[in-house]
Parts: sequence; structure tokens; C-alpha cells
Amino acid sequence: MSYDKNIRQCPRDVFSEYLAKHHKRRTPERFAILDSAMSTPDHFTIESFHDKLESEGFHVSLATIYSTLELLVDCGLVRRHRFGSDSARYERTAGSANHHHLVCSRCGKVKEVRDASLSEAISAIRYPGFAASYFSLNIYGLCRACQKRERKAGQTSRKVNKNNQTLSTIRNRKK
Amino acid sequence: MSYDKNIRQCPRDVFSEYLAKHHKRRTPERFAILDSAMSTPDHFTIESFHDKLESEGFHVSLATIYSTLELLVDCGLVRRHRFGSDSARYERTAGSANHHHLVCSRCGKVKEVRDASLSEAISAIRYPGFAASYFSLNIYGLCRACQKRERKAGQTSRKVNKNNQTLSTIRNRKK
DNA sequence: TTTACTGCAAATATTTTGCAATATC
DNA sequence: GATATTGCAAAATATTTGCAGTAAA
Repeated sequence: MSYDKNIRQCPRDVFSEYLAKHHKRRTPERFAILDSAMSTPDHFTIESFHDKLESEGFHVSLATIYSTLELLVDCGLVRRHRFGSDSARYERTAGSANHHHLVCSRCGKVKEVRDASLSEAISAIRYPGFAASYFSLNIYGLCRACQKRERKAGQTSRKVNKNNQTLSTIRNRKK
Repeated sequence: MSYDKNIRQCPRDVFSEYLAKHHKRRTPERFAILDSAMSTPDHFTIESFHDKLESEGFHVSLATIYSTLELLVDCGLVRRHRFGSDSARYERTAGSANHHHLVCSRCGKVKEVRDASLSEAISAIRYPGFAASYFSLNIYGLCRACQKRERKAGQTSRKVNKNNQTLSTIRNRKK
């Protein structure tokens, strides 16, 4: 799997060649999106990316952002992740060494974990008939905060209401 | 990471204990969903699962299926995956040895790959402060069929229309 | 000059939420 | 008896699509 094979080439050239090969057009919108994506080091969503472009003075429609990011994923400059039920998250390939994610199933929080040897191990595997481009490894479980809440819930088998009062507390008070 | 820690316990008992601990109710709907999920060996979506339940003679609302599957994920009996832009896919934990997925970024096709040593390596990693439950490793790239199409597109730099005719073909024909 | 691309708005698809009726604890 | 759960329908989100105008090749 030749991960990040393109990162030593200028992204604009990679994209340009890709567009030419696929008989697609070099529009200012596409290059504005490319440039902005390449200058974003962190994860981003379509929505946050749209906002960023607006604040940079570019008005590009959501539909165009969707379609262009699909192209950028297709030519290997951008990765696309899907964690919980929320929207997809994107990240540039260049400058983002392969990492994986701890995803809290309870609250949806995502944490990045860098692990060079694991990334290498995963990247080294070849799949006959499948041209791998990148991987997305997500470990699902409970984050620290949600574990704390979990322990609290299990501590007692007494029934508690939303205010954390036991039923007997309530009954006594009513007398 | 204690993956599949519950598979040797009867799923009904696991779920029952979980519900009791969280002060949730043992409803017939929840156990119908549990039973049906546990007897489904393959991936399923909410939609396909709903259809399956109907065909088995259970009428349970989509909202209840959503909420119950969330509980089943939470107590480790079911895993939840998110591949492309389509709906989430679920699978029972028991009887589905850890595997990963080849996902075609072009057509969305998903193929399972079994790899015991890789699964073990991933499962062996501990994360301080994070209680891991399961992992989802997705390799994105092009499947065989989409690679074929890709090669065809790149073969020539002549412009072709949707019927794969070059512009000169069309021009000649028009004369 | 052909046709792909864009923006906008409408359409889809998926998941969540509000509420009244019901069933569990 | 108190309240969590259910089904239904409506709402909220995310993404895709249709179309008319525009621009790249």
C-alpha cells in the first residue's frame, strides 16, 4: 500500500494531473478548495470548511465543496473519516502522519493517537485486487468522563430519579 | 482491551444485567431486538433489520430499534460501523471474529478481511483513560471493478463523451 | 462550440425528538 | 403509582440532485 505516495509532489500538480487525466476542468473554485484544504492541519467538516472559506473571502457553494472534496479524496490528497452519526470529517494527507482514533461511543468525542509501528504494519499489508489508498482505524469505547458517569450509575442499585434522589428520600419528604 | 469479553456469557443475561445496572426496563421489544440481532451473522442496517423483524412477525418502530441498538452497542453485544455516506452498519460481537474492511471509495462496496494477528496486535494496545470496547479498521481505496474503469479512463488523453466516442469521431460522422 | 461546472433550492436519506398512550418496576 | 418506554409523526441533519446560467477546453 503506497500511503502518502503523492506528498512529495506539489498538491496543485497532483490535482492538476488528476483533473487532466479524468477530463475534468481546472476551475478557480476547485483550486481555492484545494489550497484551503492543504493549509488546514486539523480535521474539518464540510460545514467548518465552508465557514473557513467564507471567512477567507471565497464564496463556494456546499454542493461544490462536497464534490471537490470527493475528487481530492479520490486523488489521495485528502482522507475522509466517518466516526459517529455526525457528518464526515476530512483531513489533508500531507503533513498528517498516519494515526488512529479513539472514539467515545457515548459522547462522540474523538482523540487522535499516533502509533508509527502500528501504522506501518497496517500499511504494509497488500490486498490482491484492491488498490489501497489510506486507512481509518477507530477504537470505540468510553472516554474518561463517560467512564466516570458509568461508575456512578453502577455504584448503587437503589432507584434514583433525575435529581439523584432515591425513591425513599422522596417518599420521606412527602410525609 | 478485553474484546469480546462477554461472548461466553448468554447474551440475554448480559443484556439483562446491563439493563438492571442502568435502571432500564426489560421490555419485550428490547429482547425481540436482542434475539434477532444475535441470530443475524452478517452486517445489517437499521432498515434491513426492521424488515427482518417485520418478516418474523414483530412490529417494532424504527425509533425503538435505533435506541435499542445503541444499548446493545453500549453493553458490547453489537458493533457499529460507519463506512461511506450511507447508513450505519451493525453486527453482533459473538461469532464474528475480529476482522477489518476494504471499502471502495468510488462505489462504496465493502469486503471483509480476516486477519487474526493484526486483530490481536490492535486489541493488545491499552489506552490510559480510555476503556476500549471494539475496533473498526477500514482500508479505503479502489476495488477491482473501479480500478478497471480507472485504467480505461487514463488510457487515452483524447476527449471522449459519454458513449466513449472521441470528438473527432463525432465530427467525422456529422459530415 | 461543446459540455462540464457552479450556485441555488428542492429532494432524499438518515437519525433524533416530542408527545400521548401504555407497561414496567 | 411513578416514570421509562413505545409508536407515530414531525423535526433536525447531512448529503445529493435538478436545473438554468456560466465558463473551461
